[in-house]
Amino acid sequence: MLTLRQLRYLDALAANAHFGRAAAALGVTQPALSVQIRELEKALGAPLVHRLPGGVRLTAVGSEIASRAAAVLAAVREIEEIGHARGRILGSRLRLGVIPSIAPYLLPGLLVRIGERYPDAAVTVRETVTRTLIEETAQGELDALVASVPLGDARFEEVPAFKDAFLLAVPAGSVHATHSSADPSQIAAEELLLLEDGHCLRDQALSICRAIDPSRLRSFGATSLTTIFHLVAAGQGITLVPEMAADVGVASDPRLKLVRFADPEPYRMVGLAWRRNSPRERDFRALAELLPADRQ
Amino acid sequence: MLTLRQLRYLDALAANAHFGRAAAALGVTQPALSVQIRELEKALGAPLVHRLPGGVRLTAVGSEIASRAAAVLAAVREIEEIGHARGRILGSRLRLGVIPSIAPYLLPGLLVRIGERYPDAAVTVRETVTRTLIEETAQGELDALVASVPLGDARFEEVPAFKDAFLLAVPAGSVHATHSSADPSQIAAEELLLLEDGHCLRDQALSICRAIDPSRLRSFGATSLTTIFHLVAAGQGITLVPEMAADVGVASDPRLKLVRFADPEPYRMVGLAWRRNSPRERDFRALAELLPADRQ
DNA sequence: TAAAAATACTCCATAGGTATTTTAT
DNA sequence: ATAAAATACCTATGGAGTATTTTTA
Repeated sequence: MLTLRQLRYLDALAANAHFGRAAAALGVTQPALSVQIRELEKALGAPLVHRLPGGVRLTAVGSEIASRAAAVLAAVREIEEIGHARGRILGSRLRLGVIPSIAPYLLPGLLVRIGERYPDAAVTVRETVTRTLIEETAQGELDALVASVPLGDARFEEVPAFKDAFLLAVPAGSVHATHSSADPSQIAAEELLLLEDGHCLRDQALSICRAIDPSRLRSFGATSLTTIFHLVAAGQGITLVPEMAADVGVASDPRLKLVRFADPEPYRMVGLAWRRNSPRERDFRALAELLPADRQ
Repeated sequence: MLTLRQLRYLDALAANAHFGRAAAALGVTQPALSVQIRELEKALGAPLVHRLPGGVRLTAVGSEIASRAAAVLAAVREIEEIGHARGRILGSRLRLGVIPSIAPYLLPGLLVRIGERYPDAAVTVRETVTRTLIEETAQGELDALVASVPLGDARFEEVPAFKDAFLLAVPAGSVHATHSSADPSQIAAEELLLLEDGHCLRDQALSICRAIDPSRLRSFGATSLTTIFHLVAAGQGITLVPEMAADVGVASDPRLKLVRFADPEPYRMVGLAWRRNSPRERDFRALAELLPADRQ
């Protein structure tokens, strides 16, 4: 069976045209090289070099094989280089999932910070809902995810990063817009607009407005915050919106007004999560350091 | 220092996704494989697989390295072949890929001729679409392929063998069936049935019917010629069919009629192709001699 | 808790070193 | 005759096998 050692030795022999010098270049003795070359010739069934006094000359077959060996060795060297890059933090591509209500706010700054701190880092981003992110990360299709934590899934390890306050988005002309601060208990089920079932924002909003009986909500379940914003702007109701999503998608619409809640202000915690015992935990913790953090 | 053994083991592990099965495939014990993979991970400085109960899954790095390893192993296999089959033509097993629209017509005769001329030759055949054949040949999983040439891929060397004329397949009762010869410019986009996008027959048919705007085709894209034949037989449209595929799959259906095109009759060139610099070029040229040839 | 991978340890094959012989011109 | 490669022989490394323990969802 062919070995890389044999190809490395042939490569050196081809370069030096002399067993003794090639052996020296390889840091082995001449007999060691001779034996390996003879093994290679036996394995291939053909002489690779003409032995001449004064040195060696490649045969036609030997020349062909030496050039192929050089290509193989180059490919192997590339493999080794991939490995070396891995010693560094974020040395290999990291596939990161982010939920849609966080992504547009988080990513511009995060990607810049990653680029500054780890110039060689390569990060791929996928944006979808928490449930999908969890599945894909569990399957190994993603390396880590940014979402509202805790996920409540024992397979995952989490690092909380920062709070994202909930605001009340109301039509500019409504009675809600006249208050300086909002109160969850004053929200009526009939006017509350939420995302469709299974979406984490829906569950978070309901846990904040505990007084609301979910069965009394409008059956309407939007699939995107943008849809809800337009409904609110059109006076169809009100909604709870995370501050960072509001900054990106709502603040500029004059038909909408954002009202902060009175203390204690409701919020969700945003954090980084990954499969427990993932070999890249060091990468993930380094990445978590680059997330926006609460000033506490 | 990296060894070929480690790459061979990683390759098997990637293919089997399970230490035990991969070890069995390699003919070694599971601990032997475990140790080598661990050595490789140590040498590269990164985990290559996630160890899970039920098997293993390649990490991102592992996947990258496994694919490079496969390329290295293919190159090494070529080096070994230079030795083995040297001297005898077709002295070692040849893995040949053939596209489906050629295979049933070509293979019976070809395999007989190979057996007569080179009684010791062993040929394995794989039948699939051009794109897959190209990938597998580039990867070293196949030695050569028979398809419509030119492939337009600089990595391949080609020998054209024979022309395969295109015929028009029409429903027996249609107006087309009354003509003694067909004219590509008289084919309407609305009635032309083609295979799905990416299939070479589709592209060939479109290049023959240049007047047709592809966007006006029915969005329908069948996955097999058989499906299209049945649609034509049912009066749903017409199609272009290579003569050899027609001989095998259409000629016997009374609901179909085949009409030859007027001169210059459109055709595709069928040929043999292999990876440039393959050590078995002599074998391939010998094989090409056994393909049906145009009488010119 | 059960399947799967890692570890421990023993043995043998193989690579490499030193000393010496053979080869080719 | 002489440089150079091959061979002989010994040692050390490392790969593989068996038995067992550890790991993980």
